Amino acid sequence: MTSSAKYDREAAIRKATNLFWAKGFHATSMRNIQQAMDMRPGSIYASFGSKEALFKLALQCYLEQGQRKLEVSVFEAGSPLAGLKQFVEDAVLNSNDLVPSGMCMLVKTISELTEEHADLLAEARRLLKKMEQVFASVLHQAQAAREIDQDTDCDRLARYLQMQFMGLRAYARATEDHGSQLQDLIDDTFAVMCQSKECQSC
Amino acid sequence: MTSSAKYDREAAIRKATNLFWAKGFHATSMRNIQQAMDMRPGSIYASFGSKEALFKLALQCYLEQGQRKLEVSVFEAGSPLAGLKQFVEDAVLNSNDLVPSGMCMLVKTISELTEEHADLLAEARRLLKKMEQVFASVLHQAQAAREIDQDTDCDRLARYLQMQFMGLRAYARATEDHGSQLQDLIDDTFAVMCQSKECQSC
DNA sequence: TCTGGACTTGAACGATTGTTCAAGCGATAA
DNA sequence: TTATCGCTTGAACAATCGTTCAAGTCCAGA
Repeated sequence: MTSSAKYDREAAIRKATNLFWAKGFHATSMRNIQQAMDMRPGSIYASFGSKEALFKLALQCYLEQGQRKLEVSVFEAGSPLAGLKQFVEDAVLNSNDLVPSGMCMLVKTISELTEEHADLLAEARRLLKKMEQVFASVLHQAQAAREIDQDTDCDRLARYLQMQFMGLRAYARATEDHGSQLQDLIDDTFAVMCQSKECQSC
Repeated sequence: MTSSAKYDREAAIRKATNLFWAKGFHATSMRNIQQAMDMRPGSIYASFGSKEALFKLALQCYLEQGQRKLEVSVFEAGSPLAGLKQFVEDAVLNSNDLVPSGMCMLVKTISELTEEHADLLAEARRLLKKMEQVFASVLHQAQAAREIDQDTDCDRLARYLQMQFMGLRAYARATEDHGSQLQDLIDDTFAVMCQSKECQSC
């Protein structure tokens, strides 16, 4: 059956994604993946080609997950900006518990890999830019809903949010203490965003 | 001779530091290090014990370099805040040229390593906290010099700066484009800092 | 029941990993 | 000159890496 096979394939990719996310590219061995997927090397290489190709699929799978999560947050919150903040809070605050790594898999990737794996590096960069565009789109929604100032440059604000988001998740991993400090930092970030017009001129 | 031997040892550690910084822990093999240090495995293991122990020394070496660089920047700028900004700009803007990695070696480390190398992870976290304290100390200087508001919480501001700094360097690596966007982000960061009292209440 | 083709299996490959250690080296003291 | 000591050397180790492939398994169609 093609459809169930495809389902299995995507389930397998998800397993690989979680492993790669948790351990990174180099520290994840194909044997780890074989175990997680419950597949033998021959099948994996027949299906995916190589470790690099599988990792690239994992990156794409990761982005899709993130995109979907953001969509759900915006929908459930009923407000673009509130949904965005909820999304950030989920990613930053529940970092070391539910989620494989706490850190963003794309940032982990551009942090770990060198030009030796130029295509994977480029793919991670491409997906990060794509996520930034998704942020920009949500911010435009927020602007349409009059949640942020009308003459705010949403693309620039998305860039700012992306940078901030990277910093927040890295900082969360750096300080095991998950007290109120992180929440403060998030609040500061979004406070600046709400009044981004004034802050751009300061 | 003890003194020149010690010098050689520190030079060797610096070589290792740059390699680890550029390639990360896992992707740097002991043979890479042997070549960079121009030492044979026996000598390296006699001097440093293990790859992990050498990496820990590299982390400490990295922090000392950074601390010294910040001191120099503050001294040369003549102003704590201007020196701090210069330090950040140097780290973020000249990222992919002069410097092994562009990214912060400590952030790379907490991003790459798992609990499998718990001691190295803990050491990187410890050193990051130490750097944050150095930031706080410079901010206190800035406060004494009336460069920032008197009732600003410098420890909280240092935390904010640390998080921002992480985000900036990660973002710099994510976008190969080194145009004015990064400079804008840095300007925004320091603009918020100057008026941190107002922004904390917003 | 037999055949053909797609998929799975796991042993095995050569390369590389971190690390060890017997042997060799060069300078100092007797 | 000879004995001794600390340091260096590089071949070699077992383990693991990513990957391959001949052989086996399974089921659809004749």
